[in-house]
Amino acid sequence: MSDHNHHSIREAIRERLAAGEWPPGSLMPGETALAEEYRCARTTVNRALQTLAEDGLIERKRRAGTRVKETPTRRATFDIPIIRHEIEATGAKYRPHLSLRETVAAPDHIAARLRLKPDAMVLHLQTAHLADGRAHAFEDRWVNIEAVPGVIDAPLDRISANEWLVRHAPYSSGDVAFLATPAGMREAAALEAREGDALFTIERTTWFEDRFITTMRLSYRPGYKLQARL
Amino acid sequence: MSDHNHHSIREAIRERLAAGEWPPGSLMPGETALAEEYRCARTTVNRALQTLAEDGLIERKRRAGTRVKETPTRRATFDIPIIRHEIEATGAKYRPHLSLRETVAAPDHIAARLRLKPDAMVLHLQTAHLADGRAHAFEDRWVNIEAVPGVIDAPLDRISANEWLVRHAPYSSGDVAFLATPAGMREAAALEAREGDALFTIERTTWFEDRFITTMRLSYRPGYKLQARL
DNA sequence: TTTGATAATATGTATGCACATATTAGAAAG
DNA sequence: CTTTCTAATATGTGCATACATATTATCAAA
Repeated sequence: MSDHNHHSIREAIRERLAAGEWPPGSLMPGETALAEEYRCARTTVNRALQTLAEDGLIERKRRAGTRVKETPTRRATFDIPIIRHEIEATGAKYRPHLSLRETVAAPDHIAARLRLKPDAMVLHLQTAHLADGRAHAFEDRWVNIEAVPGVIDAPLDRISANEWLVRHAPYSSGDVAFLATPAGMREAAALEAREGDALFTIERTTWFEDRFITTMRLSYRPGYKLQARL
Repeated sequence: MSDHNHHSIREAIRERLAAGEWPPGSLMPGETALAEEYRCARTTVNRALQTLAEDGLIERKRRAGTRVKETPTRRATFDIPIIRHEIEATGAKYRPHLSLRETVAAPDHIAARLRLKPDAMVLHLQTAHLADGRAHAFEDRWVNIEAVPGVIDAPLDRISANEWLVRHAPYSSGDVAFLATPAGMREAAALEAREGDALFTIERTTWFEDRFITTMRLSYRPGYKLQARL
């Protein structure tokens, strides 16, 4: 109780939340009150509460105060793996195999996803990510050339598009989706799977400010699991 | 540059990182230097850098300084959805349908996952989560009775096991895995899918301190996507 | 009654300062 | 040359304070 660092205070409050001391949806004591209770500065309580808010347990609004969330969302943080690392971590040798590289007018669904003007040119890439020569994942990617002109000359046969982009295209935000897809002809061939096999797939689109950079779909070989801690 | 709040400073530094001003793996200027450059207090830079570290872009060590990560990890945060909410958010009516409830000696793979002594009793539940009567997801769950004795008398036909556990069993941590699984006979029947269809699946195990509480596998109907922001 | 200005208030954030703590470099001892 | 101790240093954190900002409550004017 007199232990006053933001970690311990955060954990103390977390336990009180779990114990149901303040019912879901209700207002909990203000920063000043808690600061007094824990005999620390308001700054410290502020920090603790901000973290709890990031964790999704409480909601805070100026003037309105801090509320316990009706349903404590569980927020899981994933380190989206860089494939090369994932592979090298198992001791295998990584090699990207670029099977398609074309510059084309964006098809409708891609133009929509990247918010491109009609007929804008995009770079279309298909890459098999190999671990010791065996397929680990298959990537289908579209890059907005206008946003990253340099990509045209990138040595994508040696470095994966992902890594090249990470190094050369700053990005502000993006979104990801996880889903399961049945293997199509291409994926089946690339991943030594049968058509229709259940593949774990990540879709990802990134942009910088209001400029869309790239969208891609990455399907892992059958049996792959993405793991995280809660 | 003279704009000095931790957000703008964080973004400014993020851009400089993306631009490659400090090569990956190298040491970047210390807090004091940056504070001087941005004409703000070291505290403010500290905050900015801490966030960037949480985002996985840099690594910080006392005395050693702040280093640019060799490979910037992309960290995605997911709100693991409470199924009832997910369904109610679409305007549909949620109903859990408990199709199996048995108390049995834990099979080996479950005993291993929950670190149970051999022949410990577990509660085995299978639930279809329905949206307006149509299947949304299928859940296969095992609960460690010893850790949550009250679960025996829980009205699991009215409230989902998940919600009951959230309210009655505090838990300290857990792990999750995302994967794709082919629909088995049970899933196919419950989800109006065909056997072998690709299903997005979440596996989750939670524990409190050193006591394992529950492990479950949740398969969503075909076509489901879990979305997040980077 | 409705609208709009105004005050009150809880959280958000910047700052200067002090001190804690981890880590490293370098000096001293063996 | 190796080990051990010590000092230097970059980050980590707490605190008091001041002010910013969003939101709500209150009350007066139309």
